[in-house]
Amino acid sequence: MKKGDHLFLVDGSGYIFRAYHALPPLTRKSDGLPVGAVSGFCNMLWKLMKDARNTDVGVVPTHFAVIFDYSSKTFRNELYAEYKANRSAPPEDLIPQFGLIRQATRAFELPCIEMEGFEADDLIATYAKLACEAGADTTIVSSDKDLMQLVGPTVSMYDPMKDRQINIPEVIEKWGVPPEKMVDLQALTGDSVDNVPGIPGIGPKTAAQLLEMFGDLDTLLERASEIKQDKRRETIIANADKARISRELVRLKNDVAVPEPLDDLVLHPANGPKLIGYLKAMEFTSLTRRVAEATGTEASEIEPATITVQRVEDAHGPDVGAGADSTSPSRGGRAAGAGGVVDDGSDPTPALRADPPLKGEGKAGFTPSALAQSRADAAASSKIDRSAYATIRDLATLQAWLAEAREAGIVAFRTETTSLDPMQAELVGFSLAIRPGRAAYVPLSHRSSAVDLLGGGRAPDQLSFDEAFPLLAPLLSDPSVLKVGQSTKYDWLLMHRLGVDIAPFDDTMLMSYVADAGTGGHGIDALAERWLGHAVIPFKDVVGSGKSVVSFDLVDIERATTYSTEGADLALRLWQVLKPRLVANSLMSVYERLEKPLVPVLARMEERGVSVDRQMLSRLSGELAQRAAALEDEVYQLAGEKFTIGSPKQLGDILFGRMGLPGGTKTKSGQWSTTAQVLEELATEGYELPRKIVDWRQLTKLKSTYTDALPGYIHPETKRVHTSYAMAATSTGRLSSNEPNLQNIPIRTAEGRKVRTAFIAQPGNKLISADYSQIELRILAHVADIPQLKAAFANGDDIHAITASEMFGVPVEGMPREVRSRAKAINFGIVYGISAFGLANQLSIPREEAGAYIKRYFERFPGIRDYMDRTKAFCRDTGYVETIFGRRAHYPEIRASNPSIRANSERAAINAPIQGSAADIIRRAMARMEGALVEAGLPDVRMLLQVHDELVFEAAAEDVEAAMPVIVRVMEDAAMPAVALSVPLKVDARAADNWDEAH
DNA sequence: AGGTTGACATA
DNA sequence: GTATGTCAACCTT
Repeated sequence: MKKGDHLFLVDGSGYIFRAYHALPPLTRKSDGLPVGAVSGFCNMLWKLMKDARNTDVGVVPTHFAVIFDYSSKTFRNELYAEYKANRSAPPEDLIPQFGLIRQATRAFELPCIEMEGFEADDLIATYAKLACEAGADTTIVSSDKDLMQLVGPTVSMYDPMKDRQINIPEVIEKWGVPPEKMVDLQALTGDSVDNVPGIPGIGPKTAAQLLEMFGDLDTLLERASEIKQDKRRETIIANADKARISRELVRLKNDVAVPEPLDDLVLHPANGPKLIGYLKAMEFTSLTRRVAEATGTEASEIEPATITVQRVEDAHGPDVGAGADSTSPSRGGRAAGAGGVVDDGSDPTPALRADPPLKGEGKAGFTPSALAQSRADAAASSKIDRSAYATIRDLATLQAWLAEAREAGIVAFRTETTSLDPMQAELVGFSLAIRPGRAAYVPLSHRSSAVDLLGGGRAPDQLSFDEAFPLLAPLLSDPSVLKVGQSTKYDWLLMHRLGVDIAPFDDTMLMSYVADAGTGGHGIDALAERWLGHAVIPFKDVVGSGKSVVSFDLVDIERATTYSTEGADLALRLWQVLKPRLVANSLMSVYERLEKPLVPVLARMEERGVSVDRQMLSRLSGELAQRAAALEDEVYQLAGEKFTIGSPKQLGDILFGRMGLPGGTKTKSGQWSTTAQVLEELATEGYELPRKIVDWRQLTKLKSTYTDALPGYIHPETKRVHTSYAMAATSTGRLSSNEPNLQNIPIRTAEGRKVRTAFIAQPGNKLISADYSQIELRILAHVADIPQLKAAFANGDDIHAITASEMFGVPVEGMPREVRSRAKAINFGIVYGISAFGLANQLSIPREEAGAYIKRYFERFPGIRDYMDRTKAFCRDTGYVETIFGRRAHYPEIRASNPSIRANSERAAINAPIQGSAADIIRRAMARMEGALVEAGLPDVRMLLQVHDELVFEAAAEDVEAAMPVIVRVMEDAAMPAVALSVPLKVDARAADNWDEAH
């Protein structure tokens, strides 16, 4: 090898992993052999061998080798036994590809180099050094940071997936240090993937800063006592040895006795027939064709080569380690919050719900708070013994447990099913817990798992659904037995589908939500951790994750017993803790009136679903695709190059970097901001491209989120879309909707509204949409007691116009649109806990001007400023704010010393009582709606959707006229009698064939 | 494959 | 300035 030669070293092992995850999965047509990474690898090699000049490398290789890791054990394990100890097994469909890629390398007639005891990186380092000594240049084909230490004047790296060369400046840009300091930097930061320890708490940013200050690692460790930050200084001194070991682990060995001499790596012309034989065997048709053309070979005359597919256990690949570490998906949501008193109607709490004293708990001398405290203490200190759980496999035992539950009057109930979606789920088994530690699982339809080659056979020794359910059902609806559950809506809906309504019940997720909204999650995992100091078995540990997930009926019964009974046991214990907390904080009425009644109501709404016109969405999708494609061309034209328009990073670089457009601002991660607001401004200044991007984004957003995704949610049997409402997800008391989210269906633009027209009524029916008008401003007028606003609402005046008139002294008659819309923005701002910064942003005016508006507003409506000050003070004192119905929302960070965090909490605390009161009102309306419709002789009018201030119904055309006034009345009167609002509520209702026209 | 970010849909 | 959920791109396992 000589000066002017150019050596390419491909990091084969690194490429395999990256290609596997970055490229779409691909399987060989004839037999389904996974070959995605192999295909990417072959295309990359061919490109580099034939066409490297036209890549970002820009030079032609003279020497070429592909380097692999030999096995997981290397000399580094001698240095540090834990090195790469936490590696987990490669994915199953990647394993056969390791061998295929080595075969591919040979088919390309390229040296395929690996060596026991060394990593590919060490061999690469050695060859790069040898080439350098011979005066030649080297390109390392990899983007692995571990190789960046090798970059220098004659050595560069090349990322083939991004077609990007990495030289000294790129390393500095990415890591803040030049390549020769990469070893020191990695020694400081460590590497969690390879289990290199580093120094805890030091990341790349800090490491670069330290190296900038001290020059190198040795100096840093020597003079560590000079570091100013106390904590940092101490950890560095304490972990100096770890850093030194880490340095040895990350430093690559460049004097390995390599198996092939450098000169043997010389690149030969491709052996067309051999390569084509391999490619044909892999069924890579387009690459076969390209290779045939380039090498002048007649592909049809060549037989496919024989390919050996390695068996899994033979695979060389990175180590097969252990360690599933996962968190459980919790059915509950998360929230924030705190309360008051609702008192109206009859008390729905039966006497049995009274909290009976537990064994050993004195009957006298307990105040509610003391009881709550003693329960919490007891729960936290009692142990959870998984070995005590039982599996029920025969009818006599089941009957005995059911009798015991009846006797106790309370039972925790939990279902296990085949799906997280209650509309798709099939019951697999259920658990009962009668008192802490006394719990059992009843398997019903477990199948023997994959060990059985026939698969899917019924597991032995379990009751059948037909045997067990007739015994279970009466218990679930037994009025004298309280059923305790976690996220009961799921179980309620599931059981409703099977023909039983669960009643009475308590829901620990909702109890926690009412007691502690704002202080953390309300899933069983979070609650068990918080109240019982217990870590639940993660759901993932039971059913697996990713590709290896199995349906719950394939989980073996012993494992299922442990998992499921623990869930029921925990729910029961949580109930014992949370129930007295609600009582102690006067939150029972919030729970009983605003949460529990909604469980069956929402379950029925979810079960009903809504009709969506698949054809209409499909047509719209095609239209959007065409228009987006046209825009794409124009964008490339204007930009002068092709790029991924959907990548804000690439877009920002083109707009503000290469094209040098003015007015760029950075996001908090340092990228150019390309929000619609920024692009709109550029468009106003006459640039063409930003406008196109905004349009393109709108079209692709509509396409991907709505026209393309929604049809996938159409239930195969009902042919309707069934959303799911999260009851404990928000800090304010609002619901949220997911899978799909039907609370954000477009409405603002003409294009978007077309999506809305696809939500339709069944033939012969209409959709009725009823929504509260200005409900949040009305609540603000009430709680802040603002005479002008209350009068305006009482008179039915235009509230934004009145506001503008008060503020600017302009008469309402003939008021310019612009003036009114400014007042409207201010009104919204007030509800959101206004800041001059935010209002300025919204109106695109200077902050000073926005500040002046706010000042004027407070002068005209001093009650609002009083209300805001009172609310903040209350929250600072108590840690929470409350709605007019006593629901609490906790904002502990309102006491933060960081002014920005504190200000954020203050705005949230101002908004929560308003948003939350509105949420409470519509909850009350929903709880009463079905009864009111039945009473009005309209039992077939179905409530389908809730969108915060709107309810959507479906009704037979002939019922519409009668239904609308009932709906409107229930909604307008929803606050009464618990709260007599000093402002009327107004509801507008309309009916039509689709949601767009009804709204 | 999971997690994060930026963008954007709604009230 | 409030409250959400979803998607594509991107980074790292």
